[in-house]
Amino acid sequence: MTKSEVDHLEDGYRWRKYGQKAVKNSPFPRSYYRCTNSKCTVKKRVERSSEDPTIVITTYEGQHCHHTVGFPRGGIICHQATFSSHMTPPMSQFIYPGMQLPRENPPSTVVQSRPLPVVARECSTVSSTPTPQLATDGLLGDICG
DNA sequence: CGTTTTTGACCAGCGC
DNA sequence: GCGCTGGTCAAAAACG
Repeated sequence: MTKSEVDHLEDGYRWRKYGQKAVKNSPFPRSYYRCTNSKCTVKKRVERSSEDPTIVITTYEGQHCHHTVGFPRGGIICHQATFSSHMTPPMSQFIYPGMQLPRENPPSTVVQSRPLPVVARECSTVSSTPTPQLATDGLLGDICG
């Protein structure tokens, strides 16, 4: 879950919108994105919260078979397919540190020259990989550590 | 000209 | 079987 006023969040990957539908749960339309990478068929569902219009619920489906697309930090993001399984109501706790929301700020200062690596801190238990900690320790150790 | 966004239509699963 | 909802495809438009 991320807090932002824009649907197109810069998480280090290149996404291409392929659909948009209006859901009942939220008065806002839900957007469907897909990774533009060669064979990487990771999908992303961007839905806006019904309570806080400034919060967008980004649900990742699948895992990237590649790293970020030339990210300044060159970090890897650990996405879980079951990310929303343990989603809790108090969403404010999931706001990434440093990611401030330009609510009333003028558009001129909204430029986020510091994309701040949106590294998921849930890089611990992946039902697919036996020992994700060890397998990605080399990479995660640089950003998570 | 190529890539991406926008938008309507189609299809599948579920409940009645 | 029909209607509703959710997910995806495809054509056209916009932009560099």
